[in-house]
Order: sequence, then C-alpha cells, then structure tokens
Amino acid sequence: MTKKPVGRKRPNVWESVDLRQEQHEAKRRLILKQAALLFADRGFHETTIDQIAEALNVTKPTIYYYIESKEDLLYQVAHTALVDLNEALSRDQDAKLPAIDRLEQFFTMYGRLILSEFGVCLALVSDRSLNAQSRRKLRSLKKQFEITVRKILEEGSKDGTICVDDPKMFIFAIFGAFNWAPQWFSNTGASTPDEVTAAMFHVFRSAAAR
Amino acid sequence: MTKKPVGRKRPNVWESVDLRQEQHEAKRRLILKQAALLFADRGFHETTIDQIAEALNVTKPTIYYYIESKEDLLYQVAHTALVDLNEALSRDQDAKLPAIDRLEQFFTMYGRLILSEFGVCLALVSDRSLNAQSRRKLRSLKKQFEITVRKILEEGSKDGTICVDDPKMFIFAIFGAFNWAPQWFSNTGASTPDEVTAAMFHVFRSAAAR
DNA sequence: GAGATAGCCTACTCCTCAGTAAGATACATC
DNA sequence: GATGTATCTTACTGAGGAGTAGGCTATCTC
Repeated sequence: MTKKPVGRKRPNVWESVDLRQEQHEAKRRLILKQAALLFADRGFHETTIDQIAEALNVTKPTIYYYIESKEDLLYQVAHTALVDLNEALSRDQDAKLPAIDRLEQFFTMYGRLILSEFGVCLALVSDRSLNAQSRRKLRSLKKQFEITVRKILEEGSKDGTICVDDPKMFIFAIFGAFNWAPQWFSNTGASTPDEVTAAMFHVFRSAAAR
Repeated sequence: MTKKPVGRKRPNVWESVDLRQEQHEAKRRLILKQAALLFADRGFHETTIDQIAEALNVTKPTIYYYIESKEDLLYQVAHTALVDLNEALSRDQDAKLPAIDRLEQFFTMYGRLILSEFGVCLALVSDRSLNAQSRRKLRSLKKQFEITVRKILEEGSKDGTICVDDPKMFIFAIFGAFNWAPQWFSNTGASTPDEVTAAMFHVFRSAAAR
C-alpha cells in the first residue's frame, strides 16, 4: 500500500497518510472495544449507538463514520475476538507437548478470550441479530475451534494422556461450560479470569483422565 | 374462590365462571407456549407480539388481554419453566438413592426442562430484558437449584459416591454445559432430549467419580 | 329480553432509535 | 492563502413495533 520514495531527499509523501490510517484504525478499535463492553454489560439490543458514542465523548454520526451499521459493529466485535484467538493459538500452541497439556493450553487461551470484553460478546450476545452471511462466517470460525479440540482428543487417545468415552459430548460440555462462564463471572469478584479458567479446566481434566 | 351451593336443588352459580376461568387459563398457557417457541427460535427482541398473535390466529390486542406487557410475557415463560421444574423435583426426587444417582436424577429433569420450549428461554433469552424485580425473582429460583446440587455433592462426599475437588466450579461447569445445550441442540436432529441429557451427564459422572 | 361482562377486533397513537443529509472544522499539500 | 480531504457536528427522517381506545359480539344472569 505504501510507496517507497525514489531518489535522494524526496520526503515520504505517504507518511502522514500512514499516520492517519493508524489513527483511524486505532479509533476504530476503540469503538469496537467500547461497544463490546456495553454489549457485554447490557446486551446488544439494550445498547444504543448513542450510548456508545457518549461513552467515547463523540456523537452518533462519528460512530457511523467508522462502521457500516449496528449489526456490522456486532459482527466486527465477534470477528475480532475469534481472529485474535486464532492468532494466539497459532502463535503459542506447542505441538510437542502431550495432548492433555495442549488441551489445557487451548482452554487457557479460550478462557482468557471468553472472559475478555470481546469474547464475552460471543457468549452473551446471540448471533441471531446478524444476517445469514455473517452468522455463517462466525459459526465456521467457531467450528474450527471444535475441530482443533477434536484433534487434540484423538491424539490424546493415542498418546494415552486423554481418555473420554464420548468425544463429541465432551466437546459440547467443555465449550458449554466455558461459554456460560461470562454469565456468572464478575471482574469485580475475587478471582481473576486465569484462575477461573484453570479451575474450570481442572473439572474437565478429571473427566478426561483415567 | 368458589361458593358452595346452600340448600337443595340450588345450582352452582359459579360453574360457568369456573369453566370460563379454566378456558382463560388454558388460553393463557397456550399464549405462553407459543411465545416460548418463538422466543427460543428467533430471540426475544426478534419476536413481535404480532407474530405470536398470528401464530395463534388472533390479533395483538387479544394477547394483551391475557398479559400485561411483552416483558411480563417473558417473565411468565421463565417463571413457569422454573416452577414446573421445582414441582417435578419435589415430586420425583428419591431421597433414599445414593447421591450420585440423585445427581443424575436431578440433571435428567434439568435437561428435560432446558431442552423444552419453556426451558430454552431460560438459557437462550437474556434476563436483561426484565426489570430488576423480575430478574431478582428468577435468579433466586435458579439459585435454589444450585443449592440443591451443592447439597447432593456434599452428601455424595459422605456416602462415597461422589468425589469432586472443587464443588463450586463443578456446579458452574455442569450447569453451564446444560444451559449451553440449547445453543446446539436441534429437535429435528437424530438424538432426543433424554438421550442428549444422559450423554451429557455421563461426561460429568466421569469427573465426579474416582 | 334486558342488562352486564368476557373476549376479541379494527384502527389507531406514540416513542425509541437506527441511520442520514448537509454543513462546519481541522489539517495537509500545493 | 487556496484547495482538497478526513473527521466530526447539528439537526433531521423514517420505520418498526409496543401498547391502547373504543366498539362489536357472544354468553351468562336475572
């Protein structure tokens, strides 16, 4: 996107543009974050664009300068959450570990996501408010996580570190337990997200070991 | 509410009233049921009173003849679900069974509720759409179930049929897993609610046994 | 058959809120 | 300084949908 300056002393005419683009992107992320916070707190339908704007000390049309529509806003929040997790996974997953440890690693990251302001929206806000295409897109991203876990379970059954009778139901159970966590978890409470995540995984470790 | 007829041959003047009241109550339940179905299918905000009315072949004011407001409708659906479960529990729970079996019995009934049209609303529809008082009322009813399970876990630790390291987190996990089930369960799928419930409980039986 | 009342309908009101039009301001480039 | 463009504002529109006013009809009671 950026052009290299040619010849000597020629200033980078795109520098300021880059700066602006960076600012633009930063502000967009700020809007997403604020929206996520409010969606998570009050729900999607109970949050108005005006409230998001007010929380950021701007006016409604400013929000619309950065987003397409309210639905688009929700989609972007959810999408960002899923993409962030995917990145974290491909960065940190250590393929050499025993399967049970990789499972723990996965759900440590998953728990961190699902208890973050962005991730909470995945669990607390229904995707019924989205159009069919966006919904499909998000579902296929979520499906990937299930497939990843499925694989880990299979490998665990080979390397002997995991033993579950019904992998499909195990997956539904563990994702369900984590996805439900935002319903009772409170950031003002005594435990941190990481503590909760660890304790929650421990329950399923008991179910996966013999 | 009904007066006994006094003397001979005096007809029960309340008979027709009783009949009407029964009809009234029956129709009210029908409205709740239809509302629950639509709420579960499309979500609370995505369902209009007109749609509920149309599904019942009546008009909107007819619905309002039976309910106070849309919010009231949601509250009554959720409340009915919880009360029904409470009744089923106090009717069927067998105190003489070992704790682990009572736990299974509990979640068999809980699963049956949570996958029914009424119960699904508890899990799929956020109570954020309710006023503070209704929300408190529902939450305290739900809390009761947690307390019941807590008790069973304690008894199971005494009679030796249950062994969990962290009862609090176990409770969060198992309720979460069941509460999330409506998100993926489909009535048109291969498995029945009872089959799903049994398989789901089996996962947690593995986690609760040693 | 004359009220009285339950049950339901047609035809509205009214408000919230997503989204927009059109213009002001700040800032960069020439 | 003139011009252009990104950013943001004031002041609107428009629709969807919750809820209601008022009236019609069937049924019950006397």
